[in-house]
Amino acid sequence: MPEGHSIRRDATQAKAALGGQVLRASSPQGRFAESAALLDGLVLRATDPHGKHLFLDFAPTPRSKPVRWLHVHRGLYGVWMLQRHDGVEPLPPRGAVRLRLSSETHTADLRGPTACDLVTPPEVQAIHDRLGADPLRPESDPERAWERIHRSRVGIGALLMQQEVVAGVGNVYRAEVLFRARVDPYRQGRDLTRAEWDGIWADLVELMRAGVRSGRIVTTLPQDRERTSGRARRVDAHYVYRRAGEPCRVCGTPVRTAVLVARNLFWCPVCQAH
DNA sequence: TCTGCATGAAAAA
DNA sequence: TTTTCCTGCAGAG
Repeated sequence: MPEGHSIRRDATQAKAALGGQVLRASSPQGRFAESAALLDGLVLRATDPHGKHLFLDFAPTPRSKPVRWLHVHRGLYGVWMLQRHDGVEPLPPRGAVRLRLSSETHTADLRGPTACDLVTPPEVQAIHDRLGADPLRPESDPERAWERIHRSRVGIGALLMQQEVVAGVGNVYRAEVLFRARVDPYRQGRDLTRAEWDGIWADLVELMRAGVRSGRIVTTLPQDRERTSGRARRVDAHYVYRRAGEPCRVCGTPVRTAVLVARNLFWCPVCQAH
């Protein structure tokens, strides 16, 4: 599920599997063929995730092609498929593979991304500048987001989805962090207290770091995970996300849902009364 | 096995 | 406001 934590994992895995080696690049699907040809033979120097955007920094080789950045945004469906083949031929592409990057040992296939472009350093910078504070970037400053939020008449549930305000939060983290803070998603940004925002930010940092470690979004506290008695070992990972009509894990009130900014919002009308 | 919905965001209309 | 990426998965059967 590509919220910010997933992209950070992509960055780490791509660097580990492909970094520092001369890569082969191709576009089995064809739509990225020209650009892939420009990447072919370059070395992946670094990966840099910011919010839901991933930047891959390719160094020139002695054959002197210009330095290039690859910009990837997975969007809703996009996914990296990584295989290790250790010198043996990699398995053929499955599905519509926009970009295949191979080292001697690993192959990464990118399918279904919203964005996969070669960009110049100024273009990379423009995207960084446009994005808001990312809870997963150590240098991120929640003050910047607060400046936007505390004078906005837009609801906090909508503000959290704006990547220029907070980068990397998606629909799951939005719903869950507001539940954990007991804040009504429709409350205007300017009606949030500073303490509430600080709490939400700190919680995002904690939740998303946990997401990076585990690869999934789990926001429930152990005491709120009680399920029926028996087996059904499905972990109750969320308080409200995708639980419309089901009882709130804390107060039992049916979870409500509504469309907000073209996304399904979920909240408990009692726990998040204001 | 089939169907419909889902984490996002840019471009088109 | 609608379309586009066109995958993964849960739930139905």
